[in-house]
Amino acid sequence: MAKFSKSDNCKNCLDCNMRIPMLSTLTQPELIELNASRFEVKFKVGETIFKQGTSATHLLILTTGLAKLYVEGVQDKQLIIRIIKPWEIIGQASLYFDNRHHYSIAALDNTTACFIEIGAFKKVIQTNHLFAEEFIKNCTQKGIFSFEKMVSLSQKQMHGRIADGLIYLSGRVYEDLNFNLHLSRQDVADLTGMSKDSAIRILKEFHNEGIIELDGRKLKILNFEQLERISETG
Amino acid sequence: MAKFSKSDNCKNCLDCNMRIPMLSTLTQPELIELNASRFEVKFKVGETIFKQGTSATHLLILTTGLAKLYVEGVQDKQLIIRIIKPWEIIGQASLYFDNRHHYSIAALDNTTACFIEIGAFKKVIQTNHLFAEEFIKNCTQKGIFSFEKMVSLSQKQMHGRIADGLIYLSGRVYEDLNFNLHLSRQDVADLTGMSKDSAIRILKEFHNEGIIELDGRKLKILNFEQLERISETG
DNA sequence: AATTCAGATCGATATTTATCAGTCTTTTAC
DNA sequence: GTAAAAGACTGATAAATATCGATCTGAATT
Repeated sequence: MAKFSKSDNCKNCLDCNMRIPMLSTLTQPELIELNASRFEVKFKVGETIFKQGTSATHLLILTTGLAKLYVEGVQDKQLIIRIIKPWEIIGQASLYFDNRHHYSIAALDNTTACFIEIGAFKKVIQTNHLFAEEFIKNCTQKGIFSFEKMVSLSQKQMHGRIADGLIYLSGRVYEDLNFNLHLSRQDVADLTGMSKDSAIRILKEFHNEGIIELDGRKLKILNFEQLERISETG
Repeated sequence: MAKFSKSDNCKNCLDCNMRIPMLSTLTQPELIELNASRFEVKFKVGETIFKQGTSATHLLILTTGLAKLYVEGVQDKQLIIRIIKPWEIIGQASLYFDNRHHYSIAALDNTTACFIEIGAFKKVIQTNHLFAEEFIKNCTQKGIFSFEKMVSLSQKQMHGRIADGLIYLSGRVYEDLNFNLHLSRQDVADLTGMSKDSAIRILKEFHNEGIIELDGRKLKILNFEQLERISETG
């Protein structure tokens, strides 16, 4: 199975070095130290990788699969902040704060996750300023992404929000106009801040208008420009 | 005038040291270097301190007054992310990204702002890891705040959002249950993601129900617990 | 004191969105 | 191979929210 062998490739942090931009600033000894604290766990579709409110002891890097990062809102509703792909470093939010997870991560696929002990990570931040700067860059980019998301969620109507969601999935997650969605309809709703029924309705509308082609979870964006127009006009 | 003399106190960064937790990690030479690049500008109520989209060359610290930090959304609507008080460091978002401002800041009061050159700031991040860590802490806390805000904006109804806004203003901005609001009704709407008319309506309801006392911009929270209840139930 | 103007306010109405109650599919379980 | 369960879908209705038009207020100006 392809995914398994891919995971096999990542036996230690010295390999990851090549794949994760942030780690490329690290020296050999630093990588060895990070590696000493790491371990890998496999998760099946739907399993919770970590849960909001529990104590944060490790950072997380997916090596295979996809996951959703979400916060638990009012009345058991989930708000999906973003989709996690392999080689992103996850869990920074709690690093210097209260050592609690402020969001949950759940596998959308069979995934392999590599855990790195927080202390080891902090140590490298202290000793390697290039790494610290990369880390800061990463945080600030997420901040800007948050602003865009807030505008989308609070100022756009459902069509605009679904358009934003589709643009995000195709541009940032799958990097293709044609992909096999890992999200359920409920997940799409949780990503765009609306009810499941509404999400289904808008997706169907887009399908009927020829903007997308949607069959189950097979999704093809036929008219990206129009999606962008819909996103802009709200 | 009290505000003027307060500003007078901040003739250089060696004083600020005492007031801004993040700067307390800096050594004397580092403070002197930061100070060399700094300058101060006064703004009147309503003036834009910096504008989304322009190039970011300086960080900003208010020494007197209040300001709103907002992003420009669809159809000229503003989304107020937070209210800026003296001694917070503002503008990190652009530090390591594209050197553009991703939000605007406008004075809600007559304010004095101190500008620090970005290069000088980056240099201290590189040389002082305690400072870098404080900086990261600051960024991650803002990230967590963003999550809460997204949940409020996307999952709560108007009553819950207004409650959140009032809790925020009283707890984080004015640190009092009784204060003189600097925000217009439109600003309150922009903070809570609704139309001005709706914001007015809910505020009036809260007033009629004895949860708050509102007369023009004089605002007193009479029943904080109930606001919290309303916030939780959405 | 009269005029102007911006903000605040409010009721009526229109629009957007959620909810509900079914039906229909597809997958899973035995 | 059939039953059960989960997810997807749909139309009708209800609830939440925005919009519009009009009035009202108080401060600033003449």
